[in-house]
Amino acid sequence: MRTKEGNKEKDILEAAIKEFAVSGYHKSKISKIAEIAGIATGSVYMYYKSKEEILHKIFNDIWENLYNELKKLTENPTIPPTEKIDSMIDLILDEFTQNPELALVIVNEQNNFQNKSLPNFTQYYEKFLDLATDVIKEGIENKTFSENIDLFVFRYYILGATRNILSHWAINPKQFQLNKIRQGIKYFTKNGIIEHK
Amino acid sequence: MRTKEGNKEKDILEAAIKEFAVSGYHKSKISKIAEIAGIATGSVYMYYKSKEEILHKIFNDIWENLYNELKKLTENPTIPPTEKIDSMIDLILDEFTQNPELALVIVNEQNNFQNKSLPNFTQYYEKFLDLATDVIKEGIENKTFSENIDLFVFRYYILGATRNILSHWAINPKQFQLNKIRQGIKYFTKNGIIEHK
DNA sequence: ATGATATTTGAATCATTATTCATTATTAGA
DNA sequence: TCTAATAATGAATAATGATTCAAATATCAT
Repeated sequence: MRTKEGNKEKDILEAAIKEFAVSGYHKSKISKIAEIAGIATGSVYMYYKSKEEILHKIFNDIWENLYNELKKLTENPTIPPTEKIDSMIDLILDEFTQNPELALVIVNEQNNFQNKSLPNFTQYYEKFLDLATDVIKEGIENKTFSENIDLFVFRYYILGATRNILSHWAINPKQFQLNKIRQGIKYFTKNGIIEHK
Repeated sequence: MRTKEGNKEKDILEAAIKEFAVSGYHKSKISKIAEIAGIATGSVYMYYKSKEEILHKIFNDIWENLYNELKKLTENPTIPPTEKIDSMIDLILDEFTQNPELALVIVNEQNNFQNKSLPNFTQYYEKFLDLATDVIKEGIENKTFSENIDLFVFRYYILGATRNILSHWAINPKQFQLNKIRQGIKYFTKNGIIEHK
């Protein structure tokens, strides 16, 4: 009996991230992804049912991971909410910045699929947002955060902001200093633009 | 000599916005757009060179308009920067919320095209951001805004945030109160999440 | 009313690509 | 060494849909 050599499932996923980042999901060809992965076109279908399943796996992996990390963090009652928010931003930045191509895929493709595909296409993403929202609630009860915060706005504001910045950074990672971006996002999220004396 | 009846160029554009919003650019068919516009498939090509040109026109129109509006606003030296920021947010919200389908198209498709297409695919978008950045500079010199603000981060933070919120609102406009969103965005932008005493 | 000119039509073309599948290669166990 | 089972291949299939174009239609000027 022949056995699978290497880790083609992973090779395909990494090749797909590269190709999706450069060409966008719809313009990416399975044959090109196979070529990058160093296998035959047909072999892709040994590991994934369809092109869309590959994309789904990419989303799922990253948000499942981020959700689990955030869960560990938020469950710790000794960390104050402000610090949790900082750590949450670090989590996202660490995850994406170690792989700019992945950042591009998430930013460019996710919206299109979370609306139009299966309902659970981005279930971990939503769970991640639920946890983040809980942190804000905790901070409001705490009086650390302003009670003026609208939870719906918050939920999509910070992540939309962060993702958009990352997408511009990812196009040309060397052009911008990541640390300044990191500080900038944290500062903005906490203080906004106004000078508070 | 036969003359053009009605305003098919506009009909096509509006039909395309509807179809792109529902199906996404890549899954939208020219034949369906023509059907919505009430014309024959081939007639689309009397008015637009290609499917991509239609999308380009959608982006260009909206950002050209927003750029011109923002220009009027920012050129007025009597308005303080804080108020300019509020008005800028109003501009964007007004433009997008009177047409949720347009909001969806912009949010879902723009990223993919500003990276991969002709360099001037979104020239007015960039000019719009330049003006917004000038307002921040003015406010920093003014001491109204904090000098900790990183201009690159700002440039993409606020707009990314706003666009992301709008995209979620646009999926189901009736579910959320627009005014709360408006207030929420303004509050966040200026104050962040922390309670400033 | 007629011709000239431009618009409109929609079926046919043509290219593109995701997916399939018959074939070949490989290896574990007997 | 041989067999059975699965992995891997890549050319063929089949569907899709953007774009073209020859024919039909409408309007204006004369």
